[in-house]
Amino acid sequence: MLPGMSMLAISEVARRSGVAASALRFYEERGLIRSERTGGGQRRYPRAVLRRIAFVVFAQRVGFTLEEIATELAKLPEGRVPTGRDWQRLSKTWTARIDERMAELQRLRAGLTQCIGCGCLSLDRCQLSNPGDRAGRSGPGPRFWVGDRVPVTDAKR
Amino acid sequence: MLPGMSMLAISEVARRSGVAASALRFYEERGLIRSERTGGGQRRYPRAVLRRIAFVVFAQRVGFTLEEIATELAKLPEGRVPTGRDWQRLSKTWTARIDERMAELQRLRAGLTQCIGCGCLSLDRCQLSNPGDRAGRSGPGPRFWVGDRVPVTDAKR
DNA sequence: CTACAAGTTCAAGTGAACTTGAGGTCAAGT
DNA sequence: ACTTGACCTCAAGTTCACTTGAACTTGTAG
Repeated sequence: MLPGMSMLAISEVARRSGVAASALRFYEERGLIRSERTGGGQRRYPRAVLRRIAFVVFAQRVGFTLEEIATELAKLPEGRVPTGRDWQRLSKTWTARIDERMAELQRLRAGLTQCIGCGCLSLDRCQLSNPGDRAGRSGPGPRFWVGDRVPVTDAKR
Repeated sequence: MLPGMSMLAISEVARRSGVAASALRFYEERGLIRSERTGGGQRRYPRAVLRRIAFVVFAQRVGFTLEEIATELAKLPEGRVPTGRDWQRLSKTWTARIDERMAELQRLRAGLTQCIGCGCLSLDRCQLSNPGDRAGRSGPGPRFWVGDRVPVTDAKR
């Protein structure tokens, strides 16, 4: 049965990635990773899954949702093991998004010292708090999600 | 009409701040803002509440929880209206936090291009993906929360 | 004085990202 | 063969930051 064969059990993947086994099952359910199964139905992962998980963890730290990450990961080739170039292509998109996020933080930082610090801040006048994005999301759920935009509900009139 | 005419109703505060009235009530429940009441029990806010709300919104964009923000806001003087200097003192603390967050993003950015892009990333070896204790936290709830705190090394006096 | 928009409380729902628990199965060592 | 621990599924629970709805009260314009 060619044991060893570099297929990893879930606990091994959990140990190596630092992501809980329950989270790995959850990621699989959400289509972020995939696994093969033994005859008895247990998950076995190829070593390459570790890089995929690494990407998920990175992307989360940057502030994106699992859904967004899943969308990005779906761009990786289905049939074959992704190459360095495949990853590089993904990385480029995400580098741009990180830069955006950093730019926003810089705006916030400026606003904090110049705007709140000095006392001019009033939110209905200060542009810094209101970076011209689309109007507030509809539907339930948190609106000020870290990666989200400030809802601009017609604060001017 | 009456002497307290500079007090704002909740809908007015909502309109000016861009934060929903329900959220304002929620913030009050969590001790982030306060209000006075009319004889009939309706909320009336002093204009100064707008700056407080602005701070909450800013801080959330930076990625901190309401509880953390409440703790920070508790440092403002209770009895009097906070001065520019009071805000400036708070701003300093938070500027430092923003800088930390940006530094982390920079690390992630580097990791994305150098580490995932080139293929060396394996999570059990790469330090970039594991800034501290992330594999070891216990307890319920999401562990890799976006706004999750990086161990704060109180670099500034 | 009355109509009604705007306000109130309280309970329950929402969505994201998981975790926990129950109840059972699989695989590896002795 | 047996035992033990790792694994399975599925349902329900948890945290955060709110929103929504029901049922009721206030405040103000006409």
